[in-house]
Amino acid sequence: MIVHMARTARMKEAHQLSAMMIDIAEQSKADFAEIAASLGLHVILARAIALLDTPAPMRDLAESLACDRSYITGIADQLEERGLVERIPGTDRRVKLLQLTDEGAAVRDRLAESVADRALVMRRLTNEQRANLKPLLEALLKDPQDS
Amino acid sequence: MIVHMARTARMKEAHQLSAMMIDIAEQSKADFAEIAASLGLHVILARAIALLDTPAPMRDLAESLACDRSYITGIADQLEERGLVERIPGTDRRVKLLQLTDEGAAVRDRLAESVADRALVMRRLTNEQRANLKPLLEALLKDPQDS
DNA sequence: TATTGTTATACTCTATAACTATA
DNA sequence: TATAGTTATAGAGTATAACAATA
Repeated sequence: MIVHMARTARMKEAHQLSAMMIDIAEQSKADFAEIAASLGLHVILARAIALLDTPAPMRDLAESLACDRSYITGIADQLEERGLVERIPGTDRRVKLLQLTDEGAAVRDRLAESVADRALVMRRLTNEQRANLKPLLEALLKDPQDS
Repeated sequence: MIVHMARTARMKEAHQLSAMMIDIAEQSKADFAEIAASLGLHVILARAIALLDTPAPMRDLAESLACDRSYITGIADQLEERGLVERIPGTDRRVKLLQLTDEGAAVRDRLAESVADRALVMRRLTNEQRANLKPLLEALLKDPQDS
């Protein structure tokens, strides 16, 4: 009986903590979507811009955004239409690099500033709480040899 | 100059912590998707089952799953086809309640057990670390009068 | 032969609108 | 008149497959 209660408590704790982590992440993503929208961008475009600190092959962007190369073509098209990126040739002539224009770089900077201003972790935690949180998140992300 | 560096450090910290939270949540969702798949279920169906601890009107499920009532019809159809839920009439005769069958309740229990066994928070954190994490997550989820 | 980016197309998930039966 | 669930349809987001250019 006691054993069963312990198992139930464990199930409850697992569910509760996981659900909280997911809720917080969803909220963070919603905040980011709002920030992107305030700059006239969809999330995927804003994410692409945030990744283009330095010019990158479209294939690399596909990997970073975890989507297909064919989908990056459309993303690059939209960003180029808005004058936020340029396609520049790579040394390997199959490759095209995406490079932020000046306007694109300005958008990237505004994105980063807005995230810093509005991120939940900044608004709702003290410096000390953030310092406590970080190693816990690192432990959760550590990729051990576990199953 | 120092001011600018502080701003940059803050932007970096905001981005880093937010990205970690999102990564962890994505991983947790992927784990849940795997568990669901091992029971032959898509995520949305598994989530519905997990919510049906007690019979609930389809409208309530729509709210809990944050989707439209029309979409719940399809979810209920699939669960019913698999013999995991039954539609039972409510006292208000417009309402149909979804109730887990015995097999559905067994699936619900297996889901909860698998989550407890495999959740990142359980596998990668000690009891003490979980105890430290919880109040931080609560602070992040607290809904204050902030903008 | 393998890889990059492109194009055309198809698929998945979910919402909207119109409907019925109740209330 | 308003609400619960259903149906048919439409849209957003993304992938797959075939292709041209280059390696």
